[in-house]
Amino acid sequence: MEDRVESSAKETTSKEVLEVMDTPERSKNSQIAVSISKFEDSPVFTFLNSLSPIKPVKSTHITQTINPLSFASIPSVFTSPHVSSLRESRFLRRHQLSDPSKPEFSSDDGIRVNTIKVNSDATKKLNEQKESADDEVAAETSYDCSKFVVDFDKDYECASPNSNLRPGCGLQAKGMTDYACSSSALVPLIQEAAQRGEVNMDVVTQTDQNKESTSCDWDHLMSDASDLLVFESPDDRDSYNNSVDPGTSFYTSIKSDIQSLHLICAVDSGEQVAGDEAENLSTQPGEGNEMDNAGSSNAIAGPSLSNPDEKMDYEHLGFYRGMRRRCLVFEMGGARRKHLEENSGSDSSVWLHSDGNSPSNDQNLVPINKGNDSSRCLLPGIGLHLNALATTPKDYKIVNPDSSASARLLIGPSSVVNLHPSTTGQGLLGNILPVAPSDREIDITENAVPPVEDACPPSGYAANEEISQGSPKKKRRRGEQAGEGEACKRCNCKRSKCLKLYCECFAAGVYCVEPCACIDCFNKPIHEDTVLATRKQIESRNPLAFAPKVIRGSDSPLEIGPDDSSKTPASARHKRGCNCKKSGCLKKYCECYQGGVGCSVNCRCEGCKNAFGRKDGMEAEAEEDETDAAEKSIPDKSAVENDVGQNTDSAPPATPLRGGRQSAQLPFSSKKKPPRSSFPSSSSFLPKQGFGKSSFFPPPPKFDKQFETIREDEIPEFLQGGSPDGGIKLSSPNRKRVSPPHNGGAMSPGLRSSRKLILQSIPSFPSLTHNQ
DNA sequence: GAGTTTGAAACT
DNA sequence: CAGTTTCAAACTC
Repeated sequence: MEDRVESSAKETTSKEVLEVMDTPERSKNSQIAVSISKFEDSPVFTFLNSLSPIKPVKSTHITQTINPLSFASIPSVFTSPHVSSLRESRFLRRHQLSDPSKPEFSSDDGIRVNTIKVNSDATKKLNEQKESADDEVAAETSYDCSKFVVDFDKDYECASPNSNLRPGCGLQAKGMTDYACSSSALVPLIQEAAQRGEVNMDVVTQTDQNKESTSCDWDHLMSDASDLLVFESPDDRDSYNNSVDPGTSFYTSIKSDIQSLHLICAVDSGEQVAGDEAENLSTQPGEGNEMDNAGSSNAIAGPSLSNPDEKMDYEHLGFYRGMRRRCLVFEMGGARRKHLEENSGSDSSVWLHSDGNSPSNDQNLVPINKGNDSSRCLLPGIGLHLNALATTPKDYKIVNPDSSASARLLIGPSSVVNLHPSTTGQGLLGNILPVAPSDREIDITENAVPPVEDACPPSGYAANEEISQGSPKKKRRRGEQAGEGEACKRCNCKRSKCLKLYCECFAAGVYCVEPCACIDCFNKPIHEDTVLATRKQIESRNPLAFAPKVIRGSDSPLEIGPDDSSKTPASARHKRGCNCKKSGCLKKYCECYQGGVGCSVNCRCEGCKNAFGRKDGMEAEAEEDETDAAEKSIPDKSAVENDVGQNTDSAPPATPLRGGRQSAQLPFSSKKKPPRSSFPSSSSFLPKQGFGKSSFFPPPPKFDKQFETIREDEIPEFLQGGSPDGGIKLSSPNRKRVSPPHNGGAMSPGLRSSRKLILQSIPSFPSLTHNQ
């Protein structure tokens, strides 16, 4: 074994050397893997390890933490192809490290060689661990840690000015070379220092210890983070940093360590720290915050959340994140990093990455998490598609991960839903809650997560759809029969190719499934590119196009009995409002009604008789309804009223719930309703936090849209039309509908509050991923 | 199951 | 931005 290991190590080194010589790009790629191993192998590490008992463990924890960081950086700005390649290569390399086949390398530097050996061993171990079916955290952590370290070194010490590399990828790539350079020099210095008992070593050791200490907490946090890693978006990173204190501290500690090392190296190599740092800053906007220590590194403050635009990005990122996760889980192979990278900058282009085109990549990504794809699966992306979430019926069936590809994916601009409920289940949600929320994250995600899955039957595969596409009607019925309970979305599109919002599946962010009766459907994993492109287009026109149509004000709406549901709280409303003229908002033609919410000021409906609540003006007058009343199976108002009072806070929107069809439940007459004028009566918004439960949206009256309702809390800011900033307009493309700040004052406050909540919730994201 | 109605989405 | 067309769901028979 040892021999073998050595040989492999040698090979690695040789490779490394070669790469170094090679073009920068290449070298970066190839080097990454090596660097990782080196780091651990490095004398410094060894020394530290000897000093601290923690060795192995440390690496583990660290890894997770690190990952996010390393990955996170990739902002669109850096999306250069190189970077992407690097990333991918990075993972691959890891695997490669273990590969003995590599040509041996003889290095002049004895130390280095030794290091390499060690690394190779470590790497092997790591690989083995990874291989083990059970995802052992330790294994991963160790692995990650190595990476992490390497990255930092690169950044601080070795980063070449030229590199546009993202923090994560680029660093790694560079790291190899840099590390090589520095390592030799570094080692001696360290040793000397150690002998001297100099501060640097202490610092390092301390940092390690700190890492471990923090790691515990961090582990939990970071476990989820692994998911983030996948995304590698800077945003994620930030979110983590912000949200997770432990992580941050950990990160900081690491940095400090690195920095200390760096300093040492710098002495030797005389590298330009400042320059490197500058690069880092440019490349890694987010990290700046974290880095407190070394003056050089710190400087840059990551993008502040305060910036609305950034927020948007974050959210998007979150979505991506979710998507990614989803891809990883379900589509393992399917998820494409490329998309992420490509899209990273963009809002959410990714619909689903179903295809296995870049399986390697995906897998590569996966490694971080380790074998537990399942775990990932568990964590649905934060970013579930709101619609999807809302829509998802309670009954969700669990989809087999395997079938995932086929299974529908819920993806929204905002979020992705995890198809795999099986593992994840609600548990995830529960987990999530505890997690510290980061501002950015959206509550929605949490809620959404579990349900996210496509209600649709797992069995159905997109591929199969075609086959199944019998007569649309039949299918439709089928769906109906299936029950509202199942509430899977099934479309019946004939001319839109399921690439327009006309298509419920598409609108919900899910692929069409077997039950769909659509014709010439392009909303399938096979046409992922097309779907994504189309989606982007639509989003470009209307950023909220895929956002949930209905927002719920209160938390626990779900709980309310169907009968109770009578009124929808003011907070729960259709975002854009309806435009009904003939249906009186008493039929499903009306989106408000369908969604089980009352009409609001935003609505431009005529003769509104919405059982869930009339348009403001209408309400008062309304009493009406006699006819309506008769028609509606209105539940007792009294009950409703009570609810209403509560509503502001907890009361759930009266939406009819999920469990059954609303129709049955139609709520009371508008009379009772409180003034819904304010959509945002936001008071209702409240912070609620408990998601989980409700998170599962009960099946709407029908499956679909109804359920699209989401609590406002859940909704990401950007989605909220009311965004204070006006960033995104609620408004539909036609501004008419949207009433931005209706109540000027009232709204904004409400929104704000909701926003805050949202932000807090954000943190939960990670946890989601964590689950398992 | 066929046909009609409806209103959102898309287009101009 | 308003008006018109297209589309698919909802509904009716």
